[in-house]
Amino acid sequence: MDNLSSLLGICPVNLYSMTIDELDARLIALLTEEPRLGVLECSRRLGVARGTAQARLDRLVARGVITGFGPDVSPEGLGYDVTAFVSMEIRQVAGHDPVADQLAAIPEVLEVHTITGDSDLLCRVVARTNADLQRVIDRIVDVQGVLRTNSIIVLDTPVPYRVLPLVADVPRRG
Amino acid sequence: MDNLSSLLGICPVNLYSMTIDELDARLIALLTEEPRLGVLECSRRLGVARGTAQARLDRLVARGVITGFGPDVSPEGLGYDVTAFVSMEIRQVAGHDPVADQLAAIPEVLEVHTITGDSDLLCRVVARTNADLQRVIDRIVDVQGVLRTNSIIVLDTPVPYRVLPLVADVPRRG
DNA sequence: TTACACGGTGGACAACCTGTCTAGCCTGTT
DNA sequence: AACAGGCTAGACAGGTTGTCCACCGTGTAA
Repeated sequence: MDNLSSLLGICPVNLYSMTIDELDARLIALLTEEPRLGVLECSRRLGVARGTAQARLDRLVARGVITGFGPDVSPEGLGYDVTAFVSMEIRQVAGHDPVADQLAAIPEVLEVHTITGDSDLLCRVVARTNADLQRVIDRIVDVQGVLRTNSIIVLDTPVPYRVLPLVADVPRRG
Repeated sequence: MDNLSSLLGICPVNLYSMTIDELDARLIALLTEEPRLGVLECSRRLGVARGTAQARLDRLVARGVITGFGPDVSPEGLGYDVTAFVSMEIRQVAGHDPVADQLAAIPEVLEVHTITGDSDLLCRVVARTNADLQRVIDRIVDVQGVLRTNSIIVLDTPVPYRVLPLVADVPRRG
């Protein structure tokens, strides 16, 4: 395990061909469906020894496949029922980062990406109501370096964020 | 607690004014930063009784503020280094759902939204490489009812998805 | 005012899980 | 043939969980 760690330290990106096998996939799927499960229970359900389940889990975390086990907080659960994607053009001279930093200071801005295409930045924002969204967008427009914004409101989300199909798909290639 | 559950069953959306207090926020923040913490350790760090921490946590889950504790799987960790947003127009007669269902069958499609604006659907997709992205987009275009697509590639993500600022912001209003 | 529900505290219990270590076995590689 | 890496199986102490309990303060409603 020390070898693994040091190797990963030297070459943080790959080295292990970035694939997972079927057992890894089953482990992730199991934990995704029943997150409260302990390692021991996982090992029982997967039909392997506890040490194996533990080692697999540790390895997935070490490799960056699993980045954490944080609680999934739902904006809707907090009363933020409106989601929107806001794309924007920015003053190029200043670069992206100063703008991103200011956007990061707005709680309702959940993520910011720099993108290809007509716009420079795309961010996901939430708000309590459509009227509240106006307030959030105003804050974004006030950010130094933001020239123009374009908002797209999310009406419905037929497919909520998920990664499981990706996980289930990988072993067939590994 | 039975009362709470039944009331929530009847009125799943609100009733509790959808706000959290400072203790809830600190609990979520603590668990977000150190997910491996148990309830007992949380209670110690928050300076409250274990029963309190446990009750708060249960309530947050029951209210839908916390939707789960699933492992956070990183597409990058799986070798999917390219992220893109694909917006598309669809044949309106058929409605959104049949298209969304087919999109949901594509593992690389991580989420699908119906949106306002020129396009009808917006989805987030990942791929192993830009060339691989072409393959994924081809699959999307092949979906029955999809008329036109427009892809935006994510170059960088200065602000990765986060909800914590939202959580920290709420108590000031509750 | 008197009840009562609700949320918090502090303590207690058995059952369980975790971290850690051991030893042995198998397989692919050098 | 030797060796590293991964899996199994068993064992141990220590900590944690789930679940009780009694008690107390506060706000609401009769």
